[in-house]
Amino acid sequence: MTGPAIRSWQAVQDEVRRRIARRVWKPGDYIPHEAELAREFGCARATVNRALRELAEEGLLDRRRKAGTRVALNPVRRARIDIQVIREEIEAKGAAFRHAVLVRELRAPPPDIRDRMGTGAGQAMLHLRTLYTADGAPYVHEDRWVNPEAVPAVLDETFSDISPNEWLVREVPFEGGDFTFSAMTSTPAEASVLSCAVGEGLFVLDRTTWSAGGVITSVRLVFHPGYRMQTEM
Amino acid sequence: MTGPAIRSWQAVQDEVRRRIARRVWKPGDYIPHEAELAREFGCARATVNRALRELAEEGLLDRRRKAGTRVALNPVRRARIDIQVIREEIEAKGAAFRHAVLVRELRAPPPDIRDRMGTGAGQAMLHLRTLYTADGAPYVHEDRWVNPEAVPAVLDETFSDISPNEWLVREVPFEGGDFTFSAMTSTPAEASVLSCAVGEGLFVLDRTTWSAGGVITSVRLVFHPGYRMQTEM
DNA sequence: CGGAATATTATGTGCAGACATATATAAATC
DNA sequence: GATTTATATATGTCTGCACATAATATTCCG
Repeated sequence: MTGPAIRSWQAVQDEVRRRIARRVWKPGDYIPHEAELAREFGCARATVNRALRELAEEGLLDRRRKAGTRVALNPVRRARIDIQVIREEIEAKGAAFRHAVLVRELRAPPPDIRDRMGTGAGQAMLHLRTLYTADGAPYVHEDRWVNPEAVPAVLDETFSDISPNEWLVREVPFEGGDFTFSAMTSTPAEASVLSCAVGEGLFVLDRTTWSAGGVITSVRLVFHPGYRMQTEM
Repeated sequence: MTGPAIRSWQAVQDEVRRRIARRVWKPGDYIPHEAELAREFGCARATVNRALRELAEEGLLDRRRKAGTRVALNPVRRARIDIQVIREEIEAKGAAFRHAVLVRELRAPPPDIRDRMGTGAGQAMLHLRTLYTADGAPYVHEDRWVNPEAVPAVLDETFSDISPNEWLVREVPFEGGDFTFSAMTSTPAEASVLSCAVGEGLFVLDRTTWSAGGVITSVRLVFHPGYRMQTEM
């Protein structure tokens, strides 16, 4: 290789991607080490490092100290999903957003929610059920439990002007969360809220959010039939 | 701040996270610029840069040249999903993996598949329908179309020893793809393949994969009832 | 006053060198 | 031969510096 120098980390990354795609470096192969690639490309090792590090994060390369870098055997495809505020998601589609709080009560959650939130048996939580609509059509039904110990201000909020979803995102600093995607069969209750047929397949997103102060909220979003969630690329 | 120096990018990141979580820096606020943070933390600007860059990629910060860095107003939560080879997913659960090719035919795909793959009307594709089982129980039903122009070798493969899923991951270098998650209501056909009730909600993953040589494959995975897909954290 | 040219500034990136850390391999010891 | 210890090496990270780039703020000029 005595072509033009490849000096930017982007260019290095592209070149490495190209070599993997064209099978110059095959799955399982060790590729030259950073110093050698830097020499070949005519750039600094730090530049090669940044390019390779990101490819490893993507799952295309396996790297280990001393052992070296090799092309992943079974490249794990890593999909990235951006989950934004529901209002913005709906408005981005050019539809009119509205929300209506259907249930607002303070009581102890059922065992499965307690389990997910890891809270005590007798502990009361604020339970909210909210319907979000796009141009008047049911879009998603939110069933949420909020821990008043972690978020005392939630008890004073009526959620008439701002939705629980947006209020929490704005007001509560959260540090982590986990998501679960699944499908459910619409029960008569869900069907009536989402105005769909009983027995339809619905897309479901469960999320539990916490911060240093403990579990903040656990929420289930049941989307209208036909909802699709796409990866950002 | 005259505490101990924060010299690693991880430590800087943690400190920034902490300040955002504790509302030292509120959503919308501009935070000090890199050089000043570097001075405060007692580290190099490059270290601060790496910490902040990753936080911006996560969606927690908004950064713009000259304008500066500020805490995101509506932090987009970015979920990452690792999609691995089905065999590994099943074996990771300690179950026995098997696959059975139900359909293998060469023909022109229906319009919706043509549309997604962006191929010509008369162009024949290899159509494969495969059932993957875990401990003998139906796990996921795969409906796949493979472009023989991009992958000629696919026509010689019977997929008796290796599944289409794994064969393609191993043999075909792919460069990009997009994923769509959704839910469907099981039809009689799906119900019979997956041995579930008609009208049950099923989790669906659609994926189209391509490389420089064009579209490689388009696949729909319909999972057994109760399947859950979780984010990696 | 309004628009264009210019200066300023924060982030983005590259480089050379240094040291840290994990770890595969070889050597030494029991 | 098995276990422990040493060493070599590739990646991981930090530093201080430089220049590039984008975008805002300012100045200049018609």
